[in-house]
Amino acid sequence: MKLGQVTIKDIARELNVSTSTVSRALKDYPGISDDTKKKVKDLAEKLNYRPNAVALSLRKSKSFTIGVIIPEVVHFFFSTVISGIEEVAYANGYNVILCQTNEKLQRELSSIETMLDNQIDGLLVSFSKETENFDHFTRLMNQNFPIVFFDRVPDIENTVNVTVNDFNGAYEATKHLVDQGYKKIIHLAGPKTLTISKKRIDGYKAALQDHHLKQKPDWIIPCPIGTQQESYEITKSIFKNNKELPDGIFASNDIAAAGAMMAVKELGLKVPEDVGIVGFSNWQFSSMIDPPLSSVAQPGFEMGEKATEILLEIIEKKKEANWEPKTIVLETELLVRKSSKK
Amino acid sequence: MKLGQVTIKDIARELNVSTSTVSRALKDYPGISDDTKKKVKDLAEKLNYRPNAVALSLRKSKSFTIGVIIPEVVHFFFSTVISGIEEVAYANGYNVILCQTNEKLQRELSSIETMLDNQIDGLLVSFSKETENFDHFTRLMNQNFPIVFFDRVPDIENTVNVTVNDFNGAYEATKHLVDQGYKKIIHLAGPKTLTISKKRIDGYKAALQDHHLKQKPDWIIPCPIGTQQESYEITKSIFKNNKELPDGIFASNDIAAAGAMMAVKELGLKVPEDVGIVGFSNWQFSSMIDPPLSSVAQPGFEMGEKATEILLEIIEKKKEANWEPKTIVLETELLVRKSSKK
DNA sequence: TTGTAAGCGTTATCAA
DNA sequence: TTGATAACGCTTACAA
Repeated sequence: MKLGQVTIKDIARELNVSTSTVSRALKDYPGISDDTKKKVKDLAEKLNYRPNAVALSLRKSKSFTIGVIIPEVVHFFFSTVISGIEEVAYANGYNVILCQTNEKLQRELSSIETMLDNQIDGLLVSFSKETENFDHFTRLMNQNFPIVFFDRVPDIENTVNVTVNDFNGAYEATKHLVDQGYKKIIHLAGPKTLTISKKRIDGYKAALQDHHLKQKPDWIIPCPIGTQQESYEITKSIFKNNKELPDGIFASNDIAAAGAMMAVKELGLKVPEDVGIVGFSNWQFSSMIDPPLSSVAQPGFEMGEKATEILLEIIEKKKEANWEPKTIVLETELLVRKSSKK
Repeated sequence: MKLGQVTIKDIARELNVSTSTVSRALKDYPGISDDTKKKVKDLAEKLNYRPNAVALSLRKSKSFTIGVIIPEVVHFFFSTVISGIEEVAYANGYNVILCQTNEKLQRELSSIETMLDNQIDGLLVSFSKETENFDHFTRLMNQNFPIVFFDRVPDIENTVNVTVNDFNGAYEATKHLVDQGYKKIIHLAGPKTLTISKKRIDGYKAALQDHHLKQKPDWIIPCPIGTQQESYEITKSIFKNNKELPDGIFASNDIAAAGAMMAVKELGLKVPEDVGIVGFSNWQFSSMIDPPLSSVAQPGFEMGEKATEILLEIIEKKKEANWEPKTIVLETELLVRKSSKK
């Protein structure tokens, strides 16, 4: 685009000074007479001068832009995270360029390339479900390029991560079901490729173990796709093909929980009387469905904020210190609603 | 950032040719011997050369980046639109930089400034609820800067817009309630500043008129904030303070509808037996609440796609033809669910 | 077929 | 206190 934008040259010409003088005057550099400084600033104001950020990027090898790789914007949790990211980035004068992968590795790879071409200063990443190899990230990190992973963190060394305590969240959710008197609790799990899924499975298992409840391998059912439809069908088939009916469901996300609830109700069972259900992520709709769904709330906005704060810190201090790997773990909060109160 | 990126210079030096030769070879310009062309391309490949997009932007005064101004990412409808925008932009080699206004005019103004500083090639805008004056847009449009408005379109001349047929959507929703036998239908309206709110009000009125049903000015109740809580309270007070109880509610969005539903149920009335409810936008949760909410679906993804297609067209053809103002109107679809079936 | 040089808008270095 | 000049990475007349 061009807007016939006023440049430093225009000001210089008009005032019969050099561009360097203008540049210095605008920047309040020392060694410029108050007189010229004022003249320059006044004219800049009058002509509505705005520095060309692209020229600055080129000059400074710094773009004040960060890239965000996210699976899906329409995922409520992620859109909350984006909000947090945006907030902090904006407050610090950074732009956000966004790419969603739609859970495709190919898209992830090419998005990163494009963003790098655009000289982003750093990257916030929640990788796709297809991503099992992290070379494209380690390569960058080895070159000391700032990356912060959020929510979905890779199972490799030396990364900087912001995530939630998925283990605890799952543990608390399961324990809550146990406390309510449910005894045969199944788990609708997320895709195995994601650490968060594993952590939630572990939390679920640990809670059952600590409370001496029965565990069965086939009570942990993967829902790789993650649609409501999928968990609806899975739940139906579980309840139909089991002599021993489950009485509790802990789902690794609310969509799956909602699908399960629908299935259970259709089978003529009552929630929460016959079956208790707890989800994960506290989607917008969770409090509105019938019965309102208990869920493990994740602080999405806060996660976005935190991840961005750390990223900017790394970006701005990069020269001085090598940034150390670390993992920030945010706590979840179990929101108990009707779906799990026996 | 820098990654010790390979530049055209590095290749030139290594091959003992000039940078222009490299540039031309990479671009398949005519008049380069097949031999050098091959050498250059091979080395570029080997060194993993990637052109610096920032340098290109500066050189060409074109950034292959478009800006998106949106009220809120967490709004399901808008996140759908973003998805559509992203899809088309990405497919055409454009980046998307995103700013949400959180419905604040100030934020809208400063976001636009920042984006312009970054030399975006064009702008997709859905302005904030606070925006009542459009000078900041007209100023740009007068300079022939490409802007496409979506969903919330300004009430001024010579704009390019993509929106949905809000009038028809509202008309159909209301008509449907009438057809189902509801007779005293109120409307929970959106903020008056938005044209879409007015259009929905008009559609609602027209449907009542065409079917000879009673209209009362105080049956059109503004819900300016747009939270569930707000409409919950408003609905409660309406039902408490009216001798003549309404039996139908058409809400200008699903959140408001959900709040109203909650209020109605708490008052001991049955949905849909005593009160029929229809919302707008078909949020993710709408099919999951109890009873499932009828809603006017808006094609968000399609809107994003369309708006971006038009914007890119304007950007790329700008020199040749002056783009004419136009408004694309996408049709809505009424999804009838249980909440409105008497 | 290739090279030289100017320029996109800005700032840093050096000299005046 | 100010100005010339080079440089960031790339493209493109123009010259050779």
